[in-house]
Amino acid sequence: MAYLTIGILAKKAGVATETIRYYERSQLLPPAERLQSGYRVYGTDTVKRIRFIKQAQALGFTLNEIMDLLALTDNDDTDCAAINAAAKAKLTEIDQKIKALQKMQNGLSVLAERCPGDDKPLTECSIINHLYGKDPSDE
Amino acid sequence: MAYLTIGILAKKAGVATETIRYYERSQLLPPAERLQSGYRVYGTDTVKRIRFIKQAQALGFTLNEIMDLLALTDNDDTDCAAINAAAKAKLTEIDQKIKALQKMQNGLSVLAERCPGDDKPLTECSIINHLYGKDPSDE
DNA sequence: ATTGACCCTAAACCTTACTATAAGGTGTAA
DNA sequence: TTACACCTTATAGTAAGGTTTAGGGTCAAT
Repeated sequence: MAYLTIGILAKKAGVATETIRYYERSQLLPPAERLQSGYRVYGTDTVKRIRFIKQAQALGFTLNEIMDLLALTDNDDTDCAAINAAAKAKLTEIDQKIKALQKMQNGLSVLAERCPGDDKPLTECSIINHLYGKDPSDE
Repeated sequence: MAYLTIGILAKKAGVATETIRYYERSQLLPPAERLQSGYRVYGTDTVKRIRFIKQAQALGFTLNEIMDLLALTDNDDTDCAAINAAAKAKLTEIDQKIKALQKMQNGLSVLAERCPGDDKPLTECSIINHLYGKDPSDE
């Protein structure tokens, strides 16, 4: 197996060197082997591990969740069930985020449609009037 | 106009007192008038201003953006155009976020569907195999 | 031997929107 | 006057995922 310095590894994996050190501090990567100089050395398997992290991030997992996923994949007894459960939980979460954003989208586009026109004063602007809207609990 | 202490204002506006002080520090609210004791006092218009902030947040605006919106509404020369532009920019942004989440959703649900079954080993799990996937630039 | 690219550490800093803490002063009702 | 709730300030902490800085050591080539 070829050995890599942190800079080479960073290039292969598509991240910054400080990110790799950060991942080590955060326990996403095991403590690297060291040369006598103190330089970190890595095997090519570390490229895969970093890509795992990046792919999982792209799917919406946080680093903490990725740590759990990595712990699962490091465990020989793990089967698909645990991974599937994590995927489903994340799908639910993504769905909720999308719904929240769609509510905002709806609210804002309704207001924008009602806005009377570009050169009208703000007192007639539906957006501003909504933002300054009254609270029902206000007697 | 009735005068309010920070605690009463907080209740009327539905936020915590520290939040109001924080908004003052952050220039979302002007420096409050003070009693001889140093206590802050507010007019009821401040309730409206805080509600403006909260409504705008609910529509997805950040506090920085809200500061800009407030500056616009504080300016007598502002017309609907500026507000509409802000609304459109925010709609675009929300749209992009939704699309990003939908990509994640898609990616993850495709993988989950392909997962062979709960008690299969991880070596057959499509999710894990995807996360460990190779990079094309890896020769 | 020196240059320049690379590596090391610890610690601080970044963004967002607050929340919490410590240590103390004020206002009011019984 | 003694509670007690309320107010003040400055400072630090939170989550998340890094990035930057300061101050220094190493490696390879010339």
